[in-house]
Amino acid sequence: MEPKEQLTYNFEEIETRHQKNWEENALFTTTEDSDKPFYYVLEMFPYPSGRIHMGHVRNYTIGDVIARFKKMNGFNVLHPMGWDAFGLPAENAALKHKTHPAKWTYENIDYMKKQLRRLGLSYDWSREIATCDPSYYKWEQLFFIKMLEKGIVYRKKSTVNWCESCQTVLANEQVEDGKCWRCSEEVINKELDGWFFKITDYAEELLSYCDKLTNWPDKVISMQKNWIGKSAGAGVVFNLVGSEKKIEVFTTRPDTLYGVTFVCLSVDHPLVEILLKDNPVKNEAEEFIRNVKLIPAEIKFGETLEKDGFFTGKYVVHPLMDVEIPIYLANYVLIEYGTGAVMGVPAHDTRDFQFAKKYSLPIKTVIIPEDNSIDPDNLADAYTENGIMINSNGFNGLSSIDVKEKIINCLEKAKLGNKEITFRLRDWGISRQRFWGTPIPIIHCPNCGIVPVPEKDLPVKLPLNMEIDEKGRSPLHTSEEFYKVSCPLCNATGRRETDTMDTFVESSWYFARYTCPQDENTALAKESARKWLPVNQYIGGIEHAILHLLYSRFFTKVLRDIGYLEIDEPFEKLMTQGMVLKDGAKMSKSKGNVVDPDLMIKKYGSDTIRLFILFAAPPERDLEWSDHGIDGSHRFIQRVWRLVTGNIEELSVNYPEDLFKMDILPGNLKKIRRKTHQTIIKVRDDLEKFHFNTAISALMELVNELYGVINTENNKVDKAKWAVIKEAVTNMILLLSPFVPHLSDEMWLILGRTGSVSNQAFPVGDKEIAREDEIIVAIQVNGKLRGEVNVPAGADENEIKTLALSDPRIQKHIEGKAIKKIIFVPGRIFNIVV
RNA sequence: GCGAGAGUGGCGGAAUUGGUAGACGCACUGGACUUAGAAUCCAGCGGGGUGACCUGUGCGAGUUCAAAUCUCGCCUCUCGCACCA
Repeated sequence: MEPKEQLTYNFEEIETRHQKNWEENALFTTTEDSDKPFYYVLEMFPYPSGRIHMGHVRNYTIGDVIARFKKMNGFNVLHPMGWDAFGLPAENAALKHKTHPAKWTYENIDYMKKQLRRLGLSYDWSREIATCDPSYYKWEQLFFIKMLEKGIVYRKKSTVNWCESCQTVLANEQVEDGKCWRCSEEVINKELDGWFFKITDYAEELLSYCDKLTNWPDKVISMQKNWIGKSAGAGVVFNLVGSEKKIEVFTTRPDTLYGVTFVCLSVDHPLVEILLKDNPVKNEAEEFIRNVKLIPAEIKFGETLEKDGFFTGKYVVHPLMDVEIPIYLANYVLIEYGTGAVMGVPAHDTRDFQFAKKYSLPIKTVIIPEDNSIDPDNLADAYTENGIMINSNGFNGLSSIDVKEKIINCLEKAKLGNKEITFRLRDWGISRQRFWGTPIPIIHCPNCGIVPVPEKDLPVKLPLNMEIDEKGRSPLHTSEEFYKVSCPLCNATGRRETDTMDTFVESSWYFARYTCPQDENTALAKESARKWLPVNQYIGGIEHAILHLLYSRFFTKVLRDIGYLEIDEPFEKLMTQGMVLKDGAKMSKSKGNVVDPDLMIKKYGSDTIRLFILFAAPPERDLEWSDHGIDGSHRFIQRVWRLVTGNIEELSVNYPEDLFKMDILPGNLKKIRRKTHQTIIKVRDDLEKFHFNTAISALMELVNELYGVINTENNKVDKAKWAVIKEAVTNMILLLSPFVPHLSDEMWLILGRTGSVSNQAFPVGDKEIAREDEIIVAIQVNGKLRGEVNVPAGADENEIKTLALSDPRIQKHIEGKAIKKIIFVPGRIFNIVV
């Protein structure tokens, strides 16, 4: 390009000026009185941890592109932002800095909000919410009470991590190698009363609706389905020898019933105490139980737990055979799942096989594969497939699949079992012995028992005048000022519930509150909810694929059933974005590979970061941060900037349309127009599919072609040429605007237009202009590329055949061989098989 | 361990879903411009071979005229696992 006096690209000045302009004109403030179709796009709100990290930048940039794209397509777009403000880190920080969690949290919110604004994200800030605000959690407390009335909330015991020396409950995160993270004392399990949400009541619906979530990624759906874990099988009763008592087990493999050689109980099973009464092995058994109970939750449910067992000396009777079967205690049987007891079939279950080998228990094969490929008397490993029954009384020779039903029938006749469906999903324990969370609105009265706080007394506010103690314990448990209250029913002195709710509760309904964030009369205004919900597009990290999304789905159904919402599912479409990595690993302080968005904004500006993060990888994949890569994005932006500012004179002229009609243009300009419209079509299409990286590379190609024509055609007064370039540049600015909104708005002004590009319509390409009139068809011989021919777009097989057979390269490869077959894929491949 | 993904040049990635592998960008190399550097512009760039060609999408088989894409069997990495959010 010719050297010419140009405006410098001062991104800091340009970006802050346009941000100010958008805000002053309330460009992204959304109201409900609009004739346009409604569209709700939401990104998962952040925890106010202190500063924005690159994962946030990525998440919010993706959402912003969609919000801006939809707005330009004529939608009334709701695009809100808020703060998931309760949680453990605030308590830790408060402890460290001797301050109140609220102070720390709100300071973080202030700072992070500035950072988000500086990124030029098109949020409607008038709808901002923070979940730690009483005006938010008040409604959550009300939901809790309504759920209690409905029987969706109940109380039961559960096991927590407990540190004896700190006298406090620990989160899994606070347990390091089975030890307390503060004092390194061994962590033990402790039983505690707590509140539970009956998510299992919704298991069937949560599962069946998975199939209606057709715009969710398959991987998330299958993770959710597996998490809910429906399995059909049988409940089987084993009567205790010499006792009225019985052990009930659940099995998905009733067909293996004749292969049972032992039964295992969880150490928490209620029968254990009875079995051990006056038992000679009582002491050893109790030692075993103590050891199992010491296994911290993180190891018990995960990692490689070494299978361990203990023989009780007691037996049960097989329900369909006259055989006595030994009862073991086992560390791998969980009281939380099924009945807390399992039947051991070593021949057909891998875990049972290991267990039987370890304790020299018999291994009885009852199913063999049809091809007889295993030796039933000497198994090398458990055979877990279906097959043909053996050693099973009247069922021998039948298929194991058919036998399931038949054995259940036998059990039903004998009144020793029945068909059963179980779920892996457990009820959601929401009690936390923490300070910085939503107080549970309950009063424990010595006379009346459990009494909900009356609605008029809500919210139960979290006191701002107390501090977390040096062991990290919640002051609510010890503060009379907080817990000493009189019972609303009988006026007796009661004790306020001092536990708070799991922070997942707040994030399970925030998306709905954005539709009426300031409403003081109700949690959710019906009319607003009806207009906006469900969220049309939800975007967030894949790490939330199960818990947050499942809880939100559950909560939506609960809110429907207690009369607040009219929808069944919260999120119509879901996009899960990958992580931002540096040097192949997740960014973390401990690894020292953190890239600070603030520094990047200072060095390159927001548009460059946005562009790079969208260009460097498709959104659902992990993104490798590259300091060189971001230079490339910055270079592209400047290249675009020079393209406009360096040719401002020519681009400011208004060219009449008949100057650049396709049929009068020379080939090179025709090519530019064609490319322009192909790019419009491609970018629009890619945006619909979230293929931001390829949309951007298409725009790069267009810019490269424009430079090509400007550099090679030196005739500065060629009006047709500049008319074509102006069409391309104008569309380019519009197409770029969702990605780099500040740059686009600035170039729009430079070209003499007014207002923000975000108020313009997104371009629609002309298919006629975009159509290629000549195409290249690859010629293959036996599937190998041997040449190519240039043909008019509509060329038929015969034309291509003539050209192909006359090509000397092709002739060389088919010479002296008979043509067996010709495969022709129009517009692509012409394959000669010889 | 269980569940779910991913694997393509030196690097990030593309490939119309079975049809010319490597678009676009980074890095690198050469050239132009410049007193010099920066910036910019132009060209080259999977590996082997002077060449025609051969070879190549984690590994090993298979289906097909044709496989990065489909099937089977492995390997490696990442995420989630219920009190981190």
